[in-house]
Amino acid sequence: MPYDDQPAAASDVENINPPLDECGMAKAARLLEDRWTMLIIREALYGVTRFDAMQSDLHIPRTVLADRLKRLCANGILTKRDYREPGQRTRSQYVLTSPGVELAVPMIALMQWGDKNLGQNQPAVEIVDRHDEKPCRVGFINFNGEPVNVGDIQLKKSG
Amino acid sequence: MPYDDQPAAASDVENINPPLDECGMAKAARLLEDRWTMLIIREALYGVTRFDAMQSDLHIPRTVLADRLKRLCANGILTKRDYREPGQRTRSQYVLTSPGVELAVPMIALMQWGDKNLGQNQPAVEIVDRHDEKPCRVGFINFNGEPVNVGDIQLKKSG
DNA sequence: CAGTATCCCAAGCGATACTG
DNA sequence: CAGTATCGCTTGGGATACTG
Repeated sequence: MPYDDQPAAASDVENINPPLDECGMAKAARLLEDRWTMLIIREALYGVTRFDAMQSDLHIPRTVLADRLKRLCANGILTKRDYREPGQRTRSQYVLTSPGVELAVPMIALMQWGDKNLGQNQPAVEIVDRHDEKPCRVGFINFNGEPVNVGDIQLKKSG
Repeated sequence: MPYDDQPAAASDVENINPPLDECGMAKAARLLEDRWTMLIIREALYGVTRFDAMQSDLHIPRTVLADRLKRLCANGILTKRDYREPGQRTRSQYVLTSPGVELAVPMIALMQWGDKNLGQNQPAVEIVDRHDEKPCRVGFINFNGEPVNVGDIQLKKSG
């Protein structure tokens, strides 16, 4: 693996010992803690909306896919809608809700992190600003809209 | 839940159907696909480094914690080191490697997303720039170092 | 195309107890 | 403090087959 394993700076942060159990990450973790959910969300971000398309992309058992789609709908990440193109029969599709779309931030961040740190693979997709088609990355942004390095961020107990 | 479930824009992205199986997210997903790993990483980001501290924070079975720490070390996210403060006995600690620290980007993104979208909870921790103590968020940044809205990003098949 | 109904198996989880 | 050794149990995963 293409990195050194030297310990790095951010662990000098003192143990702030916050109410660990129920921060948003804990809830998000519970939502994503299985083998397929993140990949289904990835499909949705890619613009795949149909059951069978997801099924054959992922090679996921139909029973499992049905179950996960239900969970994601129940949690407000996806909505199911039936639609009919003129002259066609009715089809179903799963589309991201507004919170679902915002999941692009952590998901793409994870993708970029994995591309960089988990085995050498060139990115399968490029992330661009749709206006100028120039590449984007995910990172920290301060209150002035300026980028901040990971090493410069700090976690503070709030309240 | 505090959001509408109206379908949102990003699903107009056409199905770009990339080599789905092995993007970085797929690998990251496999790394994180269990009930505890993300929470352990959260502990590490909080600055918790000792086995027993993690154990009692998370109420995780010792066997499981031991196993997950091994996996995270094997995957270059954590390193184990023994240290001894003057006059004390030897202790062990797990500290983030450089790739581990970079995981802060997706993990904090997930935390902020969860805080906002999964039940109403005020954030347990604040994320600040350590220089000015002003809050930061995670988001997309273009090649000029300017923020880009989620709705403006686009996934393009690369190569 | 979009699912549901079964059924079986393995992995993961968690409790308890023990060791260096 | 920092783990390992067992062990039972539950849950989730996956194959197969069927329905609207």
